[in-house]
Amino acid sequence: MSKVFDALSHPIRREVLELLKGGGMTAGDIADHFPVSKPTMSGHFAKLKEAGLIHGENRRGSVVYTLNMSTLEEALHTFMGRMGLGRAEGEARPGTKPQGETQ
Amino acid sequence: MSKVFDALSHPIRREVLELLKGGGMTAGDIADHFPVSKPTMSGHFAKLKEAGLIHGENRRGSVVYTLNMSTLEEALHTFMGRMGLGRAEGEARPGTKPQGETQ
DNA sequence: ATGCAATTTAGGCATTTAGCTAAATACCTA
DNA sequence: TAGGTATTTAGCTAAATGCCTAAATTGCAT
Repeated sequence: MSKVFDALSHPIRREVLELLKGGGMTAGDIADHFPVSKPTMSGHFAKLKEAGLIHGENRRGSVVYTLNMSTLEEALHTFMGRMGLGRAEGEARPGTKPQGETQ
Repeated sequence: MSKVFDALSHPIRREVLELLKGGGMTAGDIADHFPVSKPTMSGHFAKLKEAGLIHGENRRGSVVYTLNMSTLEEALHTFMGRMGLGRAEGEARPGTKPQGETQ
């Protein structure tokens, strides 16, 4: 969960996720949307991958990144549940840890 | 928004927010829940304050921190809205959900 | 095998982070 | 006024971040 929030703490990385909502894109096409170098973008992709938020696949000399929405949903919903936010009352049962990764 | 996610990226800081769900607590009482020094905790409080997630008030020689839930809600809901996870007010209807629950 | 385009790795630099101990600054109370 | 408790600031180290340019890698097509 820490890695997800850490990945979300940079505006470029959040915008990458938004871009990928519309479907997979190559690293180069994503990078063209931002005013930083491609190596810098590669680092952002690595962080998003490490958090499990995107997934990269080699396709004809390019890498196509796709969004992994379930990781995002799981982290946000788990945390919101703990904070008593968002879902119905029966959701936020304290003591029920949805098994996972280091907090 | 970046500051909010950055604040949420450390487990101690997330737990501090959870603790404060139950009401205001002094810096010392909060610090006693964690295995790090008080100066280190002071740094975490500073980050949470900078993100607008908590607010500190001087009370008889102590500082009482209180949760600012609206900042948290606003950031999370804004981002979830952008990602198409937002769902407006009619969200909490049981039975309409596509299996996202943490059973 | 060569070359080209796309992407990542390497190395460098400035800044920030998370942690510590020790010291300074409140703030109450006697 | 002095003492004690609570909290923050100072000053440090080690590691991570975010950015860059230059070089290495990968994959496809000559």
